[in-house]
Amino acid sequence: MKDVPVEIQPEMCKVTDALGILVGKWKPVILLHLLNSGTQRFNELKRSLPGITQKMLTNQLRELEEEDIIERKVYAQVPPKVEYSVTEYGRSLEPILHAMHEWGAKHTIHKQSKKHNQAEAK
Amino acid sequence: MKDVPVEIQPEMCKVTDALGILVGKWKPVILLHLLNSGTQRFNELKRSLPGITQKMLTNQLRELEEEDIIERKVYAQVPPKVEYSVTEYGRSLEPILHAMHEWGAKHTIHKQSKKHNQAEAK
DNA sequence: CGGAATCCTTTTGGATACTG
DNA sequence: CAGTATCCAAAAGGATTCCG
Repeated sequence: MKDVPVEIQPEMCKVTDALGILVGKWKPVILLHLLNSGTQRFNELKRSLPGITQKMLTNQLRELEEEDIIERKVYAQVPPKVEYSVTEYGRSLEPILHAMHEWGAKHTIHKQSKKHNQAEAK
Repeated sequence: MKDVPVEIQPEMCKVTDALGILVGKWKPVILLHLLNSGTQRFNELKRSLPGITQKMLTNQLRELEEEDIIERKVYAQVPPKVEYSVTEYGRSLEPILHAMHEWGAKHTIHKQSKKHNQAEAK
């Protein structure tokens, strides 16, 4: 049995793969929102995400769609109607999102206590 | 009881917080490597990560250090000796890394079957 | 040995205006 | 309504040189 090679690269890293899909200023937020609101139209999303521009919303949605994480359903109507929802495959990201959320909640505390200590030391 | 506000921003998102720490081309790879190799010197790390430049290695290490994820220990010697290791706090990221790795492994399959289907459809 | 400094290219993100 | 298209600023990443 051979040893695992010690030479590592980002391209071979499974963690990096997963990470790449979630990276983007609004992607986690969009995903979380879709996960607990179910299907949403473009402008519904936009209203729920104050501060996002159309361009960014479109952009992030497209990237998530390319990765098969969300589904885009276009209705042939005037005016147009487009619905977005998380695919079943997309739901497989939930454990990751959950782990991150858990960690993030504790992290907030950690950061606060660090700042507190630094303030004391000053 | 008031409803949870539907207005969301990246800055309020715990998931985004966690994500921010792991983001960086080499951060996950460095972290994983340190996690199962224990303490490593700068050049040991560099050798284990072919393709990385000193600048990037320094850069990513500094950012992880700032977040208190890794520890940097400098020995007052000539020639210099600097050791890096994961802090206990850093180890709290393991569930996230694990979830990502698990997902990444399956994702590879998913991508392959997608490409396969596309090749067929051509 | 373990960097810092500089310069450059690429990638992201933002503002704004226009359109089927 | 749900987008494009442009242009621009900021951030990330890369190559190279120099240093205590």
